[in-house]
Amino acid sequence: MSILQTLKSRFASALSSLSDDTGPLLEMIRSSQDPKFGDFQANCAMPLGKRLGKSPREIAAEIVENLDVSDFCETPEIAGPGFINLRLKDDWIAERVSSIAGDDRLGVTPAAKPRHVVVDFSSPNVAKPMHVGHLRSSVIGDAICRTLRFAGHKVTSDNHIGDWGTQFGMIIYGYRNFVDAAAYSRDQVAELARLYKLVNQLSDYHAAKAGLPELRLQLDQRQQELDQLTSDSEPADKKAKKKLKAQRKAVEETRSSIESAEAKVAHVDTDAPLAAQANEHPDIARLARQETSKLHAGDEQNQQLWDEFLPACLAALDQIYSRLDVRFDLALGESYYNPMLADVVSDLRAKGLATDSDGAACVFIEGNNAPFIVQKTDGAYTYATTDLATIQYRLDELHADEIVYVVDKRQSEHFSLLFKTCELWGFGDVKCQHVSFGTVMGDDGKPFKTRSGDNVELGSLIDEAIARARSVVDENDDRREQPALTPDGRARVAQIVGTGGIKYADLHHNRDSDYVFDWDKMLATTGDTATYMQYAYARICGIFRELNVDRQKIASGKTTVLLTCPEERALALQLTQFDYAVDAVLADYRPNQLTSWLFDTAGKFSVFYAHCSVKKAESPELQQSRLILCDLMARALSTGLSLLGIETADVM
RNA sequence: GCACCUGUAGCUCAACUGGAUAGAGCACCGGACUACGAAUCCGGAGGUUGUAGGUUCGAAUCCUACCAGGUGUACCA
Repeated sequence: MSILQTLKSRFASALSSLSDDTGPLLEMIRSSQDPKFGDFQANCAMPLGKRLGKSPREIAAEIVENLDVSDFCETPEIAGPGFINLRLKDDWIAERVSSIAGDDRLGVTPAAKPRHVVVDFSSPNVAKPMHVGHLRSSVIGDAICRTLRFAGHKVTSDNHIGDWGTQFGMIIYGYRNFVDAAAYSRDQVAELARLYKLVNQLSDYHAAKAGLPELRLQLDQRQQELDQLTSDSEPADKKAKKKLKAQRKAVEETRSSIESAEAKVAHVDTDAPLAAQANEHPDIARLARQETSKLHAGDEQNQQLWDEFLPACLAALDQIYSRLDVRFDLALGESYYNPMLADVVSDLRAKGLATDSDGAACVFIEGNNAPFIVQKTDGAYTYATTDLATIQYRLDELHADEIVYVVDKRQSEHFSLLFKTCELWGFGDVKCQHVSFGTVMGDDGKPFKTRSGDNVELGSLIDEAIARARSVVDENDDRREQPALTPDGRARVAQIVGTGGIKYADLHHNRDSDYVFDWDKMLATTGDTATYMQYAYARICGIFRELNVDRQKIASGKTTVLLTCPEERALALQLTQFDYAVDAVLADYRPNQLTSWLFDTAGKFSVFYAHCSVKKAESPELQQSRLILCDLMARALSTGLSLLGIETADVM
């Protein structure tokens, strides 16, 4: 039983005479924020005071009177308004950490009721290079999978690849009209990506050009309305003020839409060959969409092209995943569900959930203005339809207990509609959760792009991370009297530090936050970074090398830990709480709970390292004890980091 | 217009979902290597948690209003 569970059960009996409903009160037992208040604190006396009409301190005294924790705690102290502070006995911590030192699961007991969780993440579109948004989904999703598995759950990681959407029509159209045969045979994926981008650009060009007159008209109109508002003397009441502000904003918005449309048009117009292509393909957007519907309708030629394009696109994705060490159990793309879509819609219609509106089949959910469109006017299905079919499949075929979607938070409305539709549809017994994450921003506060406005490709991002890591590795190793690494070793460390840095930078933020992408921060080797922990790990390995001790023997032998100073005690106590960190991650799928535990732990180790020499320990017993702590620490780091998909190296 | 989200140190972010004096890391200033690895450690400075009210023993967290910003909003995924 964990420390917290033990405490809770003791408090449950101490509280039973004071309250009928002890559950919420027991939730108020937690580890202390400040070590000077002890190791754990119970805050339940305060709310009880109100309820029982006594002073909270009196209640606290009664609780302490009833409480029997003397076997593992010092005498409880009552502080402030009625906090009960608990300090664990040193020998009890020593015993606890000794037992964890002999446990390869580091004190984490496997889930009592394992669930089958399908984790849906990454979900890139083929032929569109992956970017930092996919990085977040991939890294967070992978960490969730690893942590769930470690906790004893069954996990199916599924990459819901976008291989059936509108972009495929664009590629097909591009291939038919603009393919560069030499480039295509040289690098198929790169050429397809170029074609996608080209068709997209030309479509945008025509759309922007066509929309400009309307936009300019709108601007004039809005400007006039604004002038009218401002001429009506000073805005008298708040409402008028608000209206004025909204109007100003509307004018600004229209103006920036015009600017962006003009930029798109100018970009093509100033590029003669591009402009010529644009002129030759005035109806490109519609024709590209037509290719998509032909594909969906079973057109043989388009299907052939699809079959030809897909393998290379998937291989390109796999290459990235292998560099990131992200694995999927399934990669059923959207195309996989195509045969099921018609049935989904007809079933929804039969159940009266889907109705026609403006020619599209829609599910209307009470309280939401936007409909959930399951079939478009032209008969094509949408990603809503696919998502429904996917849930059905995961329930009927995979027998999932829970489905987790690691997707950008901007899609929260879609998922809210999806889950509600599902419930009405009769698939309410699976727990669906949208694990949302924020946007990666550039230093201008806008979504992270390259200077030319393109998404930053994931492959080049990884390259850059490893290259930067390499220069740090070189610099450090060159500074030594005798380099500790071979060139191959350096490359290996650079790979571990570089990719670890990228992942950690993402994971240590609260996933819901938008965060600013910054190379220097991402690959900083100081502070709250993967490197800090990887370095701590390498230092421990250094101790074992220095003393010529086999770590295997330490872990498998008799593990008796002595706590002789505050630094040892703090580290030992921290190491007994790995299970909380794992629980905290899984409670709401927040990997940053684990990163902060790891950082705290590594920090406590660094203090221990500075104060408590293993090599010069006062006695052989103490040296043995410290070796045990070091080994446990190393395993905590490597295990904890591995749950985040981050590797460690013995030498760096 | 409607809906949702955010506002915390100069910067980037935490805060165990209502607990004690709001914490880290960068950056800044000052210390510690004849070394179990300085990719480290120790110390300093830095805050009216957007503003104003309210709820209560107790508020960054809950409620109300305002201010500032973001996102989504019918056939892209």
